[in-house]
Amino acid sequence: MTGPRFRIAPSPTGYFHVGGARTALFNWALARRLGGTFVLRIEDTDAERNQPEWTQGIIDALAWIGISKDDPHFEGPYFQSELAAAHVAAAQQLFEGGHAYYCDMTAADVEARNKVEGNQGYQGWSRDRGLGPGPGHVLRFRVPPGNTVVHDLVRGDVEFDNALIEDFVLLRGNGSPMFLLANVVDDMNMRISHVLRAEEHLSNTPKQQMMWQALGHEAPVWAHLPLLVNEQRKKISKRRDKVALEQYRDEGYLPQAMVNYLMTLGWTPKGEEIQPWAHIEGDFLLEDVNHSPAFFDLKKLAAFNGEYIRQLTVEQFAAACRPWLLADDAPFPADRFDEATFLAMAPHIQPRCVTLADAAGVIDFLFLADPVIDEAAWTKTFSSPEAVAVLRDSVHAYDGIADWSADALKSSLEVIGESHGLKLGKAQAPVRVAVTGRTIGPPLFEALEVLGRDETLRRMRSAEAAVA
RNA sequence: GCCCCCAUCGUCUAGUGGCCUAGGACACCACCCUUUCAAGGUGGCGGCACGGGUUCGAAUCCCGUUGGGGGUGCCA
Repeated sequence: MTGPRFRIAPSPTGYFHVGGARTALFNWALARRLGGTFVLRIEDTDAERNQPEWTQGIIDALAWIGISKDDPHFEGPYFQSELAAAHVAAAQQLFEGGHAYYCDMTAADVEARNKVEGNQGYQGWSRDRGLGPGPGHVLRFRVPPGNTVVHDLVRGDVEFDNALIEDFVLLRGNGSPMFLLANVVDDMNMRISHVLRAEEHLSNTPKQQMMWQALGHEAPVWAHLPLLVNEQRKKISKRRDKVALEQYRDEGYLPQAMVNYLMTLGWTPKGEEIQPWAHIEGDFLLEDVNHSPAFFDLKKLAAFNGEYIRQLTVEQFAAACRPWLLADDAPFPADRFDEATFLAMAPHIQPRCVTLADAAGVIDFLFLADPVIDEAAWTKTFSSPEAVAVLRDSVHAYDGIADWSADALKSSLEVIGESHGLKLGKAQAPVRVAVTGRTIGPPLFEALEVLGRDETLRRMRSAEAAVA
């Protein structure tokens, strides 16, 4: 695959961050449209943290949002910890070229010296001491005089004064490479042409750009994406916020909804917000990306998800709900679940779901031996004598009804309601509570039809006995 | 402290000097529809942070202020 090369470099932390997912999506849209490559690099210089299951988790999360490792545009995964030799070699090259120097001061030494001299940061103390490598010696980059201009595709040119950038560490005292170096070397060796990442990296970009130049290469195209923030306007983090993509997947969010929503954070498709991926991929332009941080709004995500759920065919919807319907923590035992019954009710529950996980709670009464009674609803509903009378009359009427269909059941109850001066909206309440246990739920008569005569009457009689 | 970024309804955004008495979406409110709850329909509320310029004309350009965020590690 020729063309531009993009990359994402998640760290193996055990979950995939939604912010990382958005960055991945932006990279993916461009890589595919431009006929380029999307490189996945698991980034951690510490091999111990590259747990195989975490890597698989990242690959699964990417696949969920449509970034498949089987796609010809996909390359990787690579493991940064396996590339350490190249990092050290690059550091050596930098040292030999005079772009880096060794220093024997520890962090504590620097701090102590700063205290005495009233300075801040590393002051380039070992720049001209001519030290060589040795135990405890760190390799520092020799920041050249002048300015560094970062050409950023979303923000334009950003200028930094090199004098304000301290000689940063490339190799630790134990000889291991630092992240900033490893990152540059890997991007270079993997011939990455475009680096799209979150804005938090912008401040460190001049350091990386100087390394690219010192190593004799032209820096890649940079593009820093607006941060994703919480209601406090701080960047979303695992500690405070729900950031694991896997969690949204497990809670019944549709990947199409998540993808579409994520893409609208910092960018808007032409026309309507709700757009299929093909359209997004064809339209996405870095130049159109916003500059300001975006609030990750669960409510809007929920709205997108509801919208995408409604777009599903009934069969797709039913199939998509299955895992939650048959889960161990479903509100009814899996062996009582019946596919045909669910399918019959599916059109009615589909517009009532914000997530796929919601479905089980809407139709639980169909698959439970006895409905779960909402005490407050029960008490309130049967506190009225008319309600009790309606229940009694409808038991009688339903017992003898010839045609057990939603329409017939409805007409019958309408007549009973009128005889007690009640409109259908009020008259259906006692039957609903008796059969489903709640005052709210899917359309009642359709549910009764599906539940069947015997079970419906059994529940109604049981309720009648209880309120008598 | 220093450096960098950002600033349009509560939120995500459209807007690139006249089409803006600022458009859409989510949320919220009201009404309609209705078998409860949803969904759907209609309508409403609500914003260019502030102060200076530039210009015939500024949400749009410039400067400053204020506010918010990020970075500044022998973390990634």
